[in-house]
Amino acid sequence: MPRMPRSRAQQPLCPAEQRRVPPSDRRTAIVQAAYRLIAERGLEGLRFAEVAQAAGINNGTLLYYFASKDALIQAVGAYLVNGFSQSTPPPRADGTPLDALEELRWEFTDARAHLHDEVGIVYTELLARAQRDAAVATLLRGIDASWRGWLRTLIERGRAAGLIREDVDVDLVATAVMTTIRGVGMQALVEGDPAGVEPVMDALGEQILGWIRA
Amino acid sequence: MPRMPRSRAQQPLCPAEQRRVPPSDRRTAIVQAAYRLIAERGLEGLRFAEVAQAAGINNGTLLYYFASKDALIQAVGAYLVNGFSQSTPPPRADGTPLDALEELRWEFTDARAHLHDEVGIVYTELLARAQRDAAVATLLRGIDASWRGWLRTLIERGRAAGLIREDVDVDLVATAVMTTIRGVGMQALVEGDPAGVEPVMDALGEQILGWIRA
Amino acid sequence: MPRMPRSRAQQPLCPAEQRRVPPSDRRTAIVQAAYRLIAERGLEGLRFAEVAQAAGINNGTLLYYFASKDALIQAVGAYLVNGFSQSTPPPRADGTPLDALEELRWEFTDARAHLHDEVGIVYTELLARAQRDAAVATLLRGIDASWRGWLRTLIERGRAAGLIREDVDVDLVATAVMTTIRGVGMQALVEGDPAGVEPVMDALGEQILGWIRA
Amino acid sequence: MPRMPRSRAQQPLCPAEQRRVPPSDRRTAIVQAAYRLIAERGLEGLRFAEVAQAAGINNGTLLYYFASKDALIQAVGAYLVNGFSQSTPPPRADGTPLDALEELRWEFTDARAHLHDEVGIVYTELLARAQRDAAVATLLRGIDASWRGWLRTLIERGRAAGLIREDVDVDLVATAVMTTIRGVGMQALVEGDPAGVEPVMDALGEQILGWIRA
DNA sequence: TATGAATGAGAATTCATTCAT
DNA sequence: TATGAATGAATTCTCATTCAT
Repeated sequence: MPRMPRSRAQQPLCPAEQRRVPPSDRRTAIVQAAYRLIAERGLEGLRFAEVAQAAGINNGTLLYYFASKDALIQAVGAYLVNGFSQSTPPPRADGTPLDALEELRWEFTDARAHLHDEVGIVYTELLARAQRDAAVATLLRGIDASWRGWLRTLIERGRAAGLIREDVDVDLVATAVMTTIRGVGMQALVEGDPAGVEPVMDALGEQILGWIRA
Repeated sequence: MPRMPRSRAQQPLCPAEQRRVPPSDRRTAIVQAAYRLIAERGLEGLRFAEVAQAAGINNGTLLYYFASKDALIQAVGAYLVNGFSQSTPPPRADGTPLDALEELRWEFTDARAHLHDEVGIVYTELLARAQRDAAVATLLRGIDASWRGWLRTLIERGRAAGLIREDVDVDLVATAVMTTIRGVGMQALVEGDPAGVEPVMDALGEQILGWIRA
Repeated sequence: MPRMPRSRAQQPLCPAEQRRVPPSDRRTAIVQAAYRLIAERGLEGLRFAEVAQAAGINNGTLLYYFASKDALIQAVGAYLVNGFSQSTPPPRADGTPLDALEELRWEFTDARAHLHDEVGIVYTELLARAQRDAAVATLLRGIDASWRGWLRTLIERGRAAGLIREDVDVDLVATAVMTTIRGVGMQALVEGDPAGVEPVMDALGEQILGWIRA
Repeated sequence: MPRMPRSRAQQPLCPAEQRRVPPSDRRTAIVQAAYRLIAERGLEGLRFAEVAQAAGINNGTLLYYFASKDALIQAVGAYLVNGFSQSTPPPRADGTPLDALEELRWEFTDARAHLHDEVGIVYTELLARAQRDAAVATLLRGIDASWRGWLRTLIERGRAAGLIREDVDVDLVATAVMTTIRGVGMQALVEGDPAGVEPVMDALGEQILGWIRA
């Protein structure tokens, strides 16, 4: 389960301020409200009226921004996509940038940190829906593709730098990384205990690093 | 995503036969119909009337067997649990039983075979629901616990036989196996292409075996 | 609100005994169960299945005894009628029978005692239904007529004995007595406190006696 | 059975006008429609769809105004309460106001007039329901309390004016009046003939006046 | 842009009743 | 006489969506 959106303002808007909010932020506020409600009640339990209320707006106004429930859900999907854009790892203590292997390790570290937030839940909801909603499926595949692209870049960089073995199948390894991270996220949801699976994330991360290290 | 229920008779019952159907089979037939419909339309799209129709019975009769939609869903969960009971691996060509490592490898092989059926979808639906339905969560944790128990047995047997290193953390490895298999299953759902991820299942399986081998 | 049925055995029948119960008693048991349930949940909340369960029998068996819900309700009405048959007042201490005025006073005393049981509730339920169910209306008018007949007898006896004024309108007085007793019963239901209205029963009873006394 | 609501516009709204109807009137129209239907079919026979139709609105719109059937019924209860607010007696021919005894007599006269309308039926329905619906019970007790309050005022005024005996128990008499009026109303429902019981109302009213007159 | 009243198709659920045994 | 599985019409309630303002 990959990285998550950094959730910003989560308060329902005070009516007084509403008029000032520029339309794009209003949209964002709605999507965030929907995101939270999906995490709480699931896609099945998502109610248009509740989203409106949580966003501090009116039933009809919500429809003004999102023409249908599906449109709203897809916007939440897109919001999730944005949230998955690479958060850059912090540099080393001495200020020099991380090498490819270190960045790869950071992928796991970062993912481990996100075991504790709601992304996993929302992602699972969307994944379930993607099985029968092509638009959502496309969104999730977009996340998948760009994540894989990023991992390939890393691996190839490491190979060029002689840190990673020449004979590894780049695509296979990239998928293995994603698969592993997702599996741990899923396991956290099953067990209902993110902290419990953190060691598994570490151990499997190291396994993969050991596998590809030159 | 683990092993799946062997689905039996799937035909709607011919009205003529209905009276003869013993109650327990009637229940099973309903649950199977629901299982298929969940795979097809998701939990959200599951309609009581459709389940009834698919089971060849009446709307009210369905309610006679399952007092509510929730009760039906939980029954489907329980049915899934049954389906996950260990399918025993085939013996070696020469008739001698598999050793622990071979059985562990068979776990991955078996899981790979199940990438192509609907369990993953249904499991994901139930996992999503488990986040807010304690009964379903309990069911899934039951699957988890018994699968983990089985894996621990295997690992300990391998250790006793000197096939597996003494210093591995049994629980950690067991969880790693589950996590990996689940991750691959999830990846298959994301990509919508089970065949594409089979090599990942193999590669990660071998990684884990290499990790613990004495 | 007039006199009430002396409720007999109220236990659901133990299955072991069921076979022995003669049909008429079985019917009575069902009616009593229904009576209690009406007092508890009202006619609107009366469920066929619950009556069956309370009577210790099966859904279908109930239908065997009472062909429909309406039939059952009418049976309860008839049971109420029976319950309203005159309970004879106790004789005086010296063994001599009561005179007409004393018996009339006893009507009020007896009614006051019944403020505390469920008759009022059940009667009100049936009265409400009688507005649109001719069969029930007929039953209640039957109660009414026989009660009025009894009161007329009393009054005329009193008149013959010189205890009651010659110029009273027998029918008017009889109706006044019934009306007063019913009004107090209704008031008890409104206030939800039978004890609170007992003095009103006494006071109004004495008023009426004073009115007709020779 | 006390005074009744003066029923206003009873026509289903013509669709053309609908938009113009101010919300509060729309609510009133719905409640009145429900009131009429309760009188006609009873609480048990009250159908949401029929109320909507009678009010000239849509099934869903009804739910928009009243979140549930219970809420609607309680609104009808409240409407009944309003209807019971004192209708002021007409002054004497010479224009001087009535004295307390005359007003008390007017209570009975007024009640007698209302024997012919539907209040009794609706009130009985609500009374039956009040036995298991606390909200309705509270409503009815509210009617009771304010009616009793009004009667006490009358009686005390009469006492102060020397028209009523000093030694009467104000509360007892007030309750006796209510009880008597209710009893006659109930008797009218039992007999299905309001005109038949009018003399009883008169006779009992005079009895009570004679009882308390100074 | 924003509102909120109004809509209506559709859902789960209830429950009296039927019927084969 | 008794059972209980099966029925299906009826009913309440949900909720996305429309629309006049």
